[in-house]
Amino acid sequence: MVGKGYPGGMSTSPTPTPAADWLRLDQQICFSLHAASRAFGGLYRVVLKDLGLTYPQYLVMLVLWEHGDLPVKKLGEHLRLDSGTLSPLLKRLEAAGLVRRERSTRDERSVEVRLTEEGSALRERALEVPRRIVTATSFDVDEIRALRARLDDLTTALDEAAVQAAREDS
Amino acid sequence: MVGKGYPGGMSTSPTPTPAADWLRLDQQICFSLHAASRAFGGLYRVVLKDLGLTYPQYLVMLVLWEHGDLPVKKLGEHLRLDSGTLSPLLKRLEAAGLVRRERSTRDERSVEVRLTEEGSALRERALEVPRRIVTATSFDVDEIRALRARLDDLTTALDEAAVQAAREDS
DNA sequence: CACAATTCAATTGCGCACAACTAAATGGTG
DNA sequence: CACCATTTAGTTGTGCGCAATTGAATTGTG
Repeated sequence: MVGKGYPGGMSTSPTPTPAADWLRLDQQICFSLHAASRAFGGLYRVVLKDLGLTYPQYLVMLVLWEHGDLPVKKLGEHLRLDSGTLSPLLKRLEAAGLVRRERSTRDERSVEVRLTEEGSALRERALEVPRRIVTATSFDVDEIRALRARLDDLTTALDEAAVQAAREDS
Repeated sequence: MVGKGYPGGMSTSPTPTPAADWLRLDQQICFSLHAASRAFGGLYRVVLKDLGLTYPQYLVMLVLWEHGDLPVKKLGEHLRLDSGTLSPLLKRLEAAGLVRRERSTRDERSVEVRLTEEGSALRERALEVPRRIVTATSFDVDEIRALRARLDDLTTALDEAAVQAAREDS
């Protein structure tokens, strides 16, 4: 196929892609990703309204429901979030009565995040959420799985590249 | 293949997927998307540091470079952003000397965003950015194009579903 | 044991995303 | 023309994401 390397995909030109073409917005994968991420945010906002959760708060609850009580550090590793994001978020979850935060007695640097009764109970009501989301995507399970795998590959590559680029920067 | 509909993909069980399994974090497409989006953000942060732009600011500049001067409204349509996001962002771009904002004389509700000399000149330095990003993904152009198409499908479906869900909510 | 390096959570500051609202200009209809 | 709905930016408030810093607890090393 001629013009395989061309971003637009419709050209039959055998010439290499001009740098300017790469700048075209509609060819930017980043933009599509950004838009899809925000579209998810919009849908979750609607779906989670009943539960009184934001989307990132829901992700935190998912981790706690799956893994049980965890220190903030572990929670951050699961979610790739640091304390700058998690601390205020957890404070809001605590204010909502869904979790408690307790200094570990074994290691007083660490703070254990524990589900309350109410927080555990919320899981029942959340069981319907993933179904609603999956249905909304109009994708079947295999397609979702394939897309997810590609995205995870992407994330791995990008993380590595960011580290590399930062290293070169110094 | 047995267990085709099972989110984990490895089960040989012929039973339908329990709702609880859908909650498992690592099967949530949303999480992968969220992570990939932030990984992109991290890479762009490094790559754009030289240009003094954030990632959303870069997206705005891309639109202006491609389409020329635009009213805030049109800019928002291209980027799916509203004035609540764009107004302060554009103020920062103006403070950086990259754009000017001028009330339209034809329609005084509208504000035209115009590239300055400096803003237009920045394009030259930005030409290398997409290449660096694409290289970092470790994907070839066809893979990127395919992924982008899937993501755009997703965005379309999600947007529609969000509207639908909001409608049912009332 | 003493001291330096590390770990962990919290805080601060900045920018983005979005809902809700305000204010001004415009357009349409009686 | 007068009135009202609509359009367009801007503002306010809330929450997320991340860099940088702080402070306390722990660990490692001589």
